[in-house]
Amino acid sequence: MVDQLIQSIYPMTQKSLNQIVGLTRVIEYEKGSVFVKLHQVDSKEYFVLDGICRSFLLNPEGEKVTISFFAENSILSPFTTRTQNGRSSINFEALTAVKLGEMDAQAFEQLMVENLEIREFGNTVLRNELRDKVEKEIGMASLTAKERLINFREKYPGLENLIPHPTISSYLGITNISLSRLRNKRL
Amino acid sequence: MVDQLIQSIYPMTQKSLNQIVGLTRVIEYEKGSVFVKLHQVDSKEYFVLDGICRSFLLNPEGEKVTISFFAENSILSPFTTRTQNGRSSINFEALTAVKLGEMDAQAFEQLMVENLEIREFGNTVLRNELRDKVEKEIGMASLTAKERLINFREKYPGLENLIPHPTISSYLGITNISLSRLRNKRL
DNA sequence: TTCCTTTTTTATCATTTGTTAATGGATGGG
DNA sequence: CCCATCCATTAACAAATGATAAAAAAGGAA
Repeated sequence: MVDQLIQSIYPMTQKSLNQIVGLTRVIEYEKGSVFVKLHQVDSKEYFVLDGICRSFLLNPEGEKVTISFFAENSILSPFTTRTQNGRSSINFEALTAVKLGEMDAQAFEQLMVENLEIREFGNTVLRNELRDKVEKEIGMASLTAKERLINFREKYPGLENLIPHPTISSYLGITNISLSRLRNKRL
Repeated sequence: MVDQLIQSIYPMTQKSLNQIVGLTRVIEYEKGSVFVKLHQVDSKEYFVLDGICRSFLLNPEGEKVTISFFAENSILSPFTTRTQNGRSSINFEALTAVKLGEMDAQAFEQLMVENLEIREFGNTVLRNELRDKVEKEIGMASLTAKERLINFREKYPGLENLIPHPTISSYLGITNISLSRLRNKRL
């Protein structure tokens, strides 16, 4: 499972692949579980093998704001980008029951140092993470809520009927009432 | 100049510092110059030593949308995160006359592989890049335009009176007319 | 300076989005 | 099963933002 996910992101030799797979173990979390918590110690990289996750933070009013979704066969934000002094700077939650691949982040960084293919893989993950953010950024800065909803539907087909709408509306930057209104218009 | 900028981000030994500085050369661009262009070849890392830059992309209407600002003594988005197959996935523009430190990205990556301090420095730059984006992301998703303007003023003091307002309004996700209205209210 | 261009502000009106509240439906725990 | 809670929708009104146009201000070049 992990093999195919990695190969779909950055094809590499079986030898390199085995080095990564050798570090991973599969673990499951139930729906609703927050498996990486803000300000808590975390030291892993995560592959989403099955199910859907999100990252979120609390706004000044204490409401959860969805930052990103992670569908099946994707990789969570790399450790180094979401961790400061070993503590997480964001929350990750299982929106459905999920099956994750876990891997020690330090061991993986060592692989990146030693192995050019793995380094390229890691950099590709980083690039994708940034690309997604810039994509969302330009959408938030220049599209209407209606257009952002259309983009969301294209990017995460079916998700709209799978998870609570406040989870989606906070991602889109609107209230759940506005989302409900948009849903009842022809887009 | 480059020394102090690097030390302010991640303090390191003089020896490591010299390795980085040895790769850099100072170059100047005039106001308005787009020194990294979308889809064009680019292979460098950039330090902003003097002046102000922005990254931008065009929206579907062909208007420039500001993605990020880079003030004096900051580092542009790392090469690996803004480049796909050697081609830039974003534009960078000098908003004022600027003095940049340039450095070959591949040579720097090699330093990261060999030198733990430099690797930590590079990862810190990556983390900061992501942190800024998540910070902006949550703001766009949960703050009013007024609050975003307040945040912008705190983060980039004086910039409001230095660069054209459409540059700022596209960053805030509003029209320049809305920005003008907000400016005439007591915030 | 004066002229010209660009930028910023202001005004008016339409549209979108937010707020509050009420309703009905779904879900999960006891 | 009943109850409490959360979720989704709808309504009515308020507030924020956008679109268009025009006026005022600022900046540059001759």
